[in-house]
Amino acid sequence: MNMPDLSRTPDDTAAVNALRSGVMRLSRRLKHQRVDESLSPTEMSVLGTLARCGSATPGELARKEHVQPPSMTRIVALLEAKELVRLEPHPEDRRQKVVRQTERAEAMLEESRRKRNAWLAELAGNLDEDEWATLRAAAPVLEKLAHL
Amino acid sequence: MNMPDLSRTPDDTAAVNALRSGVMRLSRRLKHQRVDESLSPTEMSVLGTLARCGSATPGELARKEHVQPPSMTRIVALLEAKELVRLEPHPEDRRQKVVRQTERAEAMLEESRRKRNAWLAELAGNLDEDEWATLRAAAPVLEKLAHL
DNA sequence: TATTGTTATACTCTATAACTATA
DNA sequence: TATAGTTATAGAGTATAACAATA
Repeated sequence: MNMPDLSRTPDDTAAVNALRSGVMRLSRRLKHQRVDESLSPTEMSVLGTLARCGSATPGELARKEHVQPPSMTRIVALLEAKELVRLEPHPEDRRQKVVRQTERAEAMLEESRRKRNAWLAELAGNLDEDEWATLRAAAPVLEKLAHL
Repeated sequence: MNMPDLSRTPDDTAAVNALRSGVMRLSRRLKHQRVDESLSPTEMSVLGTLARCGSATPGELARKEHVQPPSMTRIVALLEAKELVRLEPHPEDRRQKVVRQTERAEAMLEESRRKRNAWLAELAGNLDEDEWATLRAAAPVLEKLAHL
C-alpha cells in the first residue's frame, strides 16, 4: 500500500515544526534581500529554472513554480518588459509559447549570484562548519521536497 | 576582523541557489497546505513562538518574525479575535503589552501539529532515510539562520 | 526626545472566474 | 470537447508614513 511512515522517530514532530517555521521566516527575509529590487523572488526563480532548462512554456513554468497559470502570465510579461526573457511561437502547437532567457538575463543572474552569495555567506558566517555543511547537504533535498 | 568566508568551497554558489529556490518554493506550498484555513503562516508561527516563549510583547514578536510592527499589530488583533491569544498590560511599561497564548491555542496547536506532521510525512515518504535525516538535521539550522 | 504601538493607506503577489484561440 | 494562455477582478499579507501615549 506504500503507507507513509508517520512515526519514523519520536522527534519528527519537532523537526517538522522547525522546518516549517524556519522555511517561512527565511523566505520572508529572502524576499527583502533581493539583489535586484525590481525582481520578485518568483521572477528570480523562473529565471533560474530557465537557466537550467533552456526554455519552457508558460504552463510548464507555472507547474514548476507551483503557481497558477494566470500568475505565470503576469510574471512572464514582467520579465519580458525587462527584456530578461523572449517569447517565441511554439513549433508544434500554436496555442503554446516558448519562453527563453535573454543574454541580458544570463549576465544579471551571474551578477545576482555573486551578491546573494555574499549576503548568505555573511549570514552563514555565524554558523559553524558543521551547521553550514548540514545546510549545504539539505539544499538539494529541500528542492526535491518542493517539487514533490 | 571576523570576515565572512566567501569561498568556503567551490560549490557554495550552487548550494546557495538551491537553498534559496528550495526555501521559496516550499514556502509557497506550505502556505496552501495550512491546516486551519483561517490561520495564515505567520499567525501560526507567532503561536509557535508564544508556545516556546510563554509570552512576548508585540515588538518582540515583530522582531522575531521579521515583520514590521504595524503588521504584528494586525496579526495579534486577528489572533485575539479568534481567542487564540490574550493581551495583558505590561507590568513595568504602560506603553507595552504582553501577548500570551490561550488554552484554546494550545489545543489547536496540538491538533494542527498532528495534521501537518501527516502532510509532511506523506511528502517525506518520497524521500529515502538519508534524505530525511539530512532534512531533520537541517531544520534547527534553518531556524537559526532565519533568526540571525 | 526616544520608544512602543496604532491607524490609515497603498502596494505586491497570488488566486479564481470567465473568455479566446487552437487542438 | 479539451487544453493553453489571457483578461478582469478580488483578496491576503505586508510595508511605509503619520500619529498617540508613555518613558
